[in-house]
Amino acid sequence: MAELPKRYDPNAVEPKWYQHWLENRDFIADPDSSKPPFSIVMPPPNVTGVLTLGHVLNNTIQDVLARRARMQGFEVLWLPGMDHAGIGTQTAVEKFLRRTENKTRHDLGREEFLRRVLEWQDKHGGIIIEQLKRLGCSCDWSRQRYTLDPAYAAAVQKVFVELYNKGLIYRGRRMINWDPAAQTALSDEEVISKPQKGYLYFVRYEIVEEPGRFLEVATTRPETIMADTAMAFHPGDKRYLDLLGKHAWRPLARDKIPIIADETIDPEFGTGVLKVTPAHDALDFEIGQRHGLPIIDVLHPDGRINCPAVPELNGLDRFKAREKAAELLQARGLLAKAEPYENNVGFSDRSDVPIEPRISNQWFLRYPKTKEALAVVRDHLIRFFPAHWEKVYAQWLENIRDWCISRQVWWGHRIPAWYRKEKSETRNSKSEIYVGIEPPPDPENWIQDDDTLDTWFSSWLWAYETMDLQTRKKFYPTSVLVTAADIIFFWVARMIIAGLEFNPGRSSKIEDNIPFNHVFFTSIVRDGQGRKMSKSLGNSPDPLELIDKYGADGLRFGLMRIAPTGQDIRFDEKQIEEGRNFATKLWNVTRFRQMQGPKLDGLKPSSFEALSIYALEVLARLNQTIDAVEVAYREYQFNTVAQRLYDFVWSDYCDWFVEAAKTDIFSSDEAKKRSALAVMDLVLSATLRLLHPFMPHLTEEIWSLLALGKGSIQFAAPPEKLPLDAVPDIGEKRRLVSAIYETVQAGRNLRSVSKLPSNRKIRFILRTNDNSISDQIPTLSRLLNAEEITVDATYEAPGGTPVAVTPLGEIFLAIAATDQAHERERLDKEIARIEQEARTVDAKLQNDAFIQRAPSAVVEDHRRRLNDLNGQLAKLKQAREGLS
RNA sequence: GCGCGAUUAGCUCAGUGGUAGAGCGCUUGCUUCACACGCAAGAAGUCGCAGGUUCGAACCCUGCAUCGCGCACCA
Repeated sequence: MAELPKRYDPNAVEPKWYQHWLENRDFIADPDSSKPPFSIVMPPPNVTGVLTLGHVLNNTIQDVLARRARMQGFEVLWLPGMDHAGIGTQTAVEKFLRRTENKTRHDLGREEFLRRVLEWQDKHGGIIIEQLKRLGCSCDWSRQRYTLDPAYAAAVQKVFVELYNKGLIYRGRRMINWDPAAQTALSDEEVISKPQKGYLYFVRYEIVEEPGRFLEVATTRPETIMADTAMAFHPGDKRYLDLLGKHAWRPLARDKIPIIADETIDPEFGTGVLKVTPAHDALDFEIGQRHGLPIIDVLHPDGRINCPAVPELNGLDRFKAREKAAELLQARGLLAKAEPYENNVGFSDRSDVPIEPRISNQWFLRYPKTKEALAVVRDHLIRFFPAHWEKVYAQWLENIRDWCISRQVWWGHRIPAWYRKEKSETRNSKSEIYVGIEPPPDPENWIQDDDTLDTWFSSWLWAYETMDLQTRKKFYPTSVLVTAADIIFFWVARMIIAGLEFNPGRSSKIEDNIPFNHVFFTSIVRDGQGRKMSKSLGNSPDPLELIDKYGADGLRFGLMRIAPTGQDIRFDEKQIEEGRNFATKLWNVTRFRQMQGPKLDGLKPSSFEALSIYALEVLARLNQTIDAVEVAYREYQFNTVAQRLYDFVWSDYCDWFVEAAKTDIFSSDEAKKRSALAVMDLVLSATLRLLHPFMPHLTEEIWSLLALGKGSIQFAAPPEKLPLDAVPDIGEKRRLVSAIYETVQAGRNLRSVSKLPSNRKIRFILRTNDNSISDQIPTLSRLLNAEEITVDATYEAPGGTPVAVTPLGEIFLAIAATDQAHERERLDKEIARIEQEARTVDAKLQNDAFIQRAPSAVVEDHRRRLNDLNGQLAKLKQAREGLS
């Protein structure tokens, strides 16, 4: 067997295996399989998106789950795909057009524009899919879906028509969130509020009926004064009661407007008077409706002022107009004052500009099945991990409002609605509407709605419209959804509603129609300062560069090890480096095994009792690791799984077992040697299988190099716990091992405090009555790098010999302490430390309440501990006396 | 205003009632025959604050503080 290189080269190994798996069709899901199903649908990334660390985390988790399920004997479907991202993609293309051709989409027209988007998509689309493959994702690529696939698009239309016919989708003229940059309506969820510094302007409105008397009103938006159609105060506000029914002069676009009273006004705010602007504020709109006020819209869709009556403002951008309006008022003596003010303003999630509340004709969905959606999560038909998201979910559903689903963009699913052509060419909500999957029979008399549907209106069908009927029968509901919590409303909640409303399951039972059984909410990856990763901050490392540097497995493992459940991750490249280092460690310990010859026949439980105590110890710890990993998986605690495996491999196996086993491996006793190597094979085989979901490429490479299994590790069953309880005296043996390991650490410490370099062979003396230890002296020597260890039950150390008390007895360094004062100090410290602890334990044991109330095992523990400490103390004090 | 998280070593974080832990960083020693992407040893923490429950609290309860997130308000 050729010797392996010192360094593992992931960039050579990883693509090789990925290609191999693809060629073997290992990721293809078979709906006819007799194996039990396990399925995940991938949250579809944007078609023109590129891989971010968030994607890496999210998809690694999905891959871990998919690969583990495959090993456990499930038929696995991990269904990948992409999202057309209506507004996002369209905005990108529009930007590009403006830059390169200085044209808008309207210059090109709908048909040509869509052609350009497709061009853009061909050029930039699907990159992320290749990147996911480089990460090692075991998706069934033969089933890759896209939200604009013809079949998928047809399903979206069908759902629209169905909901329309049920009366759940309607068209209405309502107050919506308008994004002046993207120039489209948005849903409430797409608006995020941010504190914004500005001014609170106090404007004077003269009373029509009482010239010279003014009504002062506080507003942040003087640029909308021209749209005021009333002044309002709280009906209980005595200050203004006498003005009720009178009128005020609107100071810009001067006109008479009524003074009214409305319960919703807060007398405490500002002057207690509100200027009512029904066209540009949601609350004002409601007040306007109640009082039958007219609606005056003074804004263009792009946010510029539309008010020819005030030429100074007309055509100005809304923020410029705000300043200008204040100036105008000031000049006319109508601005009492302007105070600096901070308030929350709704911003468009996508464009990052303040949204504009606006009256508009849009399509809305009245959510069906909200009670049922609440119930399935409350009753744990669907379980959330971590569970506290249940509350957030419930809060949203309980306060749910109709969903504005129409978008004034062209890229997306066009709304299947037509309006009868009218002489006036103007449409309103009362126009005759035709809604259907097919165009109306007399298309020449109808005009189709220009708008498209909110992208999420297609995503909410993703859990099942991505599957054909046969696939759905086997794999729906999906096992688990892995997603970031920031789309819990956008996507998770709506998918649940869709599942309950459209019943895509194999029966009408609720549990067959929910879209998934579990939802795991991943962490959000932040930078070292806790900021969200973003392109504009430039704080988002390129995962592909990280893969080049550390390997996909290193990146995966490093990230998974620091991803706590329910908390954000602070990203640090160091952690990825550790992942890479771990891969190298595993590689090297494999190399060591490979240098000792080929794989040996497996161990039988019946031969366990012949194993070395060190072998039994490492196998016992393997058992514990298997248990801990299983428990952690059950709660989706991937960081715990990764950490346990890391500790087991590095500490239990490499640092302790392998080093201890070298005594046998390098000995001339062929039986001992074979036994140690067989244990290594067993442990490596189990460890690789446990690690495979996290580090698929490396584990497959080693699996094949060491010929540990017949086929691919991908389908090897997870390791099972070994029946060690049947081994005679297992407890005794393990106690001996930990005593030996403790002695080793104590001896190494003596060496170190005595300033002896770790490569120098030195002599130790072990004072003990225990004769059985002599078998273990060679290993003890090796671990201590000792020239010789003398066991002497009656050893009398010369004064100043460095000593440590261990469970095996006392270990002495066979040299005179180079610095007696130093040695004295060391012993004094040690004695003081132990005395302190002994006092604490003793105090507890003196406490009657403790003796009576604490569990007897705990009390026993304390007694033993005190005994132990006193024993150590006596020995240390004896050594200390020799020094004085 | 309501709700949800968090607060433990210099940093990032484990730790759910019984002796405070890991990795990184730091200090020291080591190219010893798997690995310097390594080995060994070490220093370092009144577990945010104040009460309470308990024989016993980092852990359970109450309040507070600070940071973060969501919802509502946002004239």
